Amino acid sequence: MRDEIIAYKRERILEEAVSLFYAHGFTGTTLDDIAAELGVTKPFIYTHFKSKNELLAAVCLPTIERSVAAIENADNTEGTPTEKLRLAIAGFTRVIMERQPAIAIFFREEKNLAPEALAEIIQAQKRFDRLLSKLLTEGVAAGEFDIPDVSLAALVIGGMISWSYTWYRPNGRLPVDELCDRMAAFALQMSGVRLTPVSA
Amino acid sequence: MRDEIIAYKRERILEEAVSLFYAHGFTGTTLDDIAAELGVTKPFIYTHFKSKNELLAAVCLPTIERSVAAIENADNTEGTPTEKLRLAIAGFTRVIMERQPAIAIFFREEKNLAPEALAEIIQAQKRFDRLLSKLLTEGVAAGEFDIPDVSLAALVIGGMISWSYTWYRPNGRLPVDELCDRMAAFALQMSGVRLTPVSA
DNA sequence: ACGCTAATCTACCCACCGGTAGATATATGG
DNA sequence: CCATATATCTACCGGTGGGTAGATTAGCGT
Repeated sequence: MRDEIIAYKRERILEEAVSLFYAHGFTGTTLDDIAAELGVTKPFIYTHFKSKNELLAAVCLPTIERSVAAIENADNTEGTPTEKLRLAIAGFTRVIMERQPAIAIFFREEKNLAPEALAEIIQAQKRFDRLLSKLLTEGVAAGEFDIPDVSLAALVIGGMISWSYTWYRPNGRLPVDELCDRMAAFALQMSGVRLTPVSA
Repeated sequence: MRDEIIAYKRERILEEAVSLFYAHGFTGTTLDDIAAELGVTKPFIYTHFKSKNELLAAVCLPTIERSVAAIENADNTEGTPTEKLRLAIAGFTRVIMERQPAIAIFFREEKNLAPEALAEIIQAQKRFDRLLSKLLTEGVAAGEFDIPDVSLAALVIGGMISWSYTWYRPNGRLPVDELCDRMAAFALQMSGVRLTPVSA
């Protein structure tokens, strides 16, 4: 139970950190700002995090992990490459939208990460790209996709989804579910999916 | 002639600023760092720029202007919507690749811009989106494109190209010309271009 | 060569902020 | 109700770095 309280405090610190880093940038936010927002003082934060940098890493790492996991989960389902790609992109889009502020921080504040944290993130990004490329390659092999340059296509598809952190607004025109579907449809279109894949 | 020398010095400061901001981030770069790289001292920079923030704005603004100009130029040509879109995307891709470091700074350091500079940039981004949407709308009207949601498609296409600042490397596998062509092809594919547009 | 002007440097200030030591309050257990 | 441990705060330090005032040098016209 004590552990749960500690975990909760950690979570609250992270929440405010995300909100302030998102609004004012990492260097534009002081630990006093975060503490004030929580109604505590700076040393409180230091009982949960070793440094401001560790706080940043704790914001970024789980989020990139979730992104990779979205692709992995899709890859682990049974289904045609088309279905897997659809799931992968819809899932990834959902992560971006649900974690938009953390994703934005992660892409903007790369230069403020400690080298070890950055190295971990780069590893995760590589896994992401390899997985996506693999999905595309399988679709080409199955005759479902028409992609001349798979690794370039993976960058383009990954990018067009990642980019949505810049324009997505929680109360925008379209609900998240709809956006996930549409982004997946764009990705399939990019991959030259024959609309009637296996049969026909 | 004096003016040319002054302009040249300004240019050199900007060059080093871009290079260092790109490598270490805006707040991770000191004016002393920039001065040292130029073989001068900090007050030298202050004879050409009012503040560190103005330096950042001077890095970002011309670059976003170029991006918008690439789309505008394409729009001002005579040609089918398909041809205009191809030109627009190829031109925009070229700007991103030629100015990659400045583009990266611009996307990362938004929070460090002075409000006035930010406002100007946001205006430019709106022009960009409107122009791209207009091109897409014209293509749909002409029966050349098949796009259910033009404004979402504009965001996706703009994003997949913008994103290339994250992965483009000057000495990468493909030359810039080739990349521009391929990115344009991706954008046309996204737009559901019938490969034999007007005739046939 | 001399004096004037403009460019550049030396040396400094001071606000800000990440980080910490030691005091204080709060909770737990006997 | 006291003793102990734990959590949190008050108060501070010191490095850093944007920005500047005044000295210095270099260029240039005459």
